[in-house]
Amino acid sequence: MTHCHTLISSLRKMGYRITPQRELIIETLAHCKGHLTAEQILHQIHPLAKAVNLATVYRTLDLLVDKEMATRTNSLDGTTLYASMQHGPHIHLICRKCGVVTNADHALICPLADELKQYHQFVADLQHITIFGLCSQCQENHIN
Amino acid sequence: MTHCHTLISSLRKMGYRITPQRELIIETLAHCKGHLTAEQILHQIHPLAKAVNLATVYRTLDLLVDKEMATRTNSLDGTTLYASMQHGPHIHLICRKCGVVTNADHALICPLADELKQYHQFVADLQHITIFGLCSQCQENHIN
DNA sequence: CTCCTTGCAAAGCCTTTGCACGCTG
DNA sequence: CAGCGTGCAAAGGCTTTGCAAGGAG
Repeated sequence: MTHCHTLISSLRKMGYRITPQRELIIETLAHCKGHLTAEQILHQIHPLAKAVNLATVYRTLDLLVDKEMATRTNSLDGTTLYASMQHGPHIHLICRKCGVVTNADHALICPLADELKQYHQFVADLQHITIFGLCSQCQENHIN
Repeated sequence: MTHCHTLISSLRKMGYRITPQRELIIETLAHCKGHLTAEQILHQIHPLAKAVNLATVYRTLDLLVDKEMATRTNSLDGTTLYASMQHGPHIHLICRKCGVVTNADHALICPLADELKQYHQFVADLQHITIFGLCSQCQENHIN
């Protein structure tokens, strides 16, 4: 059973209706390795089914985020990015120059999370850490 | 010489004109410990000088961010926050429940930054790390 | 005296909302 | 069939932009 089917049946069990639109949106998000904007999701769907509305994409994404089946992040430039939860916790490395998003293993952040807990009584949201900086490409070109 | 005067004379040296508006905006940002939205800056200025326009605030903040005298962050809910660079690098801990922003010593993040550099060739922007999670208050109330 | 900055208002962008129709369960 | 979910269009925030007037250097 693929990940998107898990999500879909979870929703169904919760009493939500599974419409073709919701299926498409969930599939798109679940099959994408990285992060997508609402509009990118719409564009990926479009060739397959011309009849999905942006408002529906937003509404479905809201639902998924609410049910903790997806995450919502704000990128460098304020764009809102969505990702399915399937890949487990990880760190997003966003290049402030070219905007590329890389994922790093979340194990790297565990020591930090422990210290934040210990010294600041702060429980970090490990699912969802974003760090800005410069990717290797942009360092070489030092176009900054 | 206070921090905001340093900023102002730097700008002047770069050939930018120092207007009363720019002074007020820079002072407000430099004297604020935390992070402010463009509108909050406007409101803090307003009682003193009734004649500053929101557009001017945005333009000045753009300039400061461009000159690396301030940082721009996106908060939980997508609001854009600005902070002066004066306080040196630190970690922002933002509570996803109550929105409170705490600062943590950036030394905590150095090991992580080293690893990102080593394993991902990624130079993290230490000035500007944001981590979401739950503050101690909200954990107790576990209202989530 | 030049031309950078400002204020104002309008435009832009992304996201949300109201409403009637359609489709899921 | 009941009522949730959709499309459409309009409204809503926040931010940016064009333009003429004003002020810094």
